[in-house]
Amino acid sequence: MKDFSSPECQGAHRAMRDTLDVIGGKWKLVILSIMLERKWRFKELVREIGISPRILSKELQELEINKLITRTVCNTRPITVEYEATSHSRSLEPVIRALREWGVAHRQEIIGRKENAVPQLSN
Amino acid sequence: MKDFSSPECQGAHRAMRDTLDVIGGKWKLVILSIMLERKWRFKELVREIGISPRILSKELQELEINKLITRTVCNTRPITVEYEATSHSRSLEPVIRALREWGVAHRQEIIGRKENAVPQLSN
DNA sequence: CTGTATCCTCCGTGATACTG
DNA sequence: CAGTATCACGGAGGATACAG
Repeated sequence: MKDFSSPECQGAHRAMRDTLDVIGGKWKLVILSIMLERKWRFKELVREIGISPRILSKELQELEINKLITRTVCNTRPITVEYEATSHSRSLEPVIRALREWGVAHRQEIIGRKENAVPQLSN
Repeated sequence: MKDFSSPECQGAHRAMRDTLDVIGGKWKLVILSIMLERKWRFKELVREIGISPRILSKELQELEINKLITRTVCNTRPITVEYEATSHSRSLEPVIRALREWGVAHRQEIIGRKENAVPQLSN
């Protein structure tokens, strides 16, 4: 349990920490980013993002717990599942769009137009 | 080196990945968030954030490499160092503010007003 | 197709002590 | 004060196979 009475939680960054607890990590914003586009099926996400099924499953569960996506099982053969953004996650849409645009701007800021030559953007 | 020709980098989320490579992780946005307020000294940040010196040092170096903060050594005895946000990082200010506000809103969305009772916000 | 189980690796993080 | 060195650890993330 987070200790809300601890000194570091009294400052202006408590809310930021809360946010990062929910949408932080390597994948959540990437998932939400493309999830805002349309409905997706599990395997579509695996392929589109390039993520392992295990990790994706875990991430989706956590997003669903926080009411950022919905999971809908369809009556098909075989069973298919649709994941979709909620209105709550759509409240993040301007932020996500801004973060994407900033990524593009940063690439210009740091490297000029020299694509594919940025140590800071390496994996 | 990131493989920009790989399939998962052709989609709409490449820019988001780039952004997360720079300001992702556990600390960067928290640091930038309070860094936008004013100048800070090293130890001030350690205390304010509740982060170990080693980690803070590493984070600050990475932020400086990406031109998000400046590091200024002052001619004092003993030496002091001031860290300050750059204009480049100030371009993130609206986003950071939005993320903070979203953290507050999310707390309400998920838990109502029941403070200190959120499994999803635990450490 | 939609996941879960299992195993494993490595990086991020922390504590502490220490140097300049 | 501003860091760095060293040691240690847990957990996030990945690969693969498999189950329903």
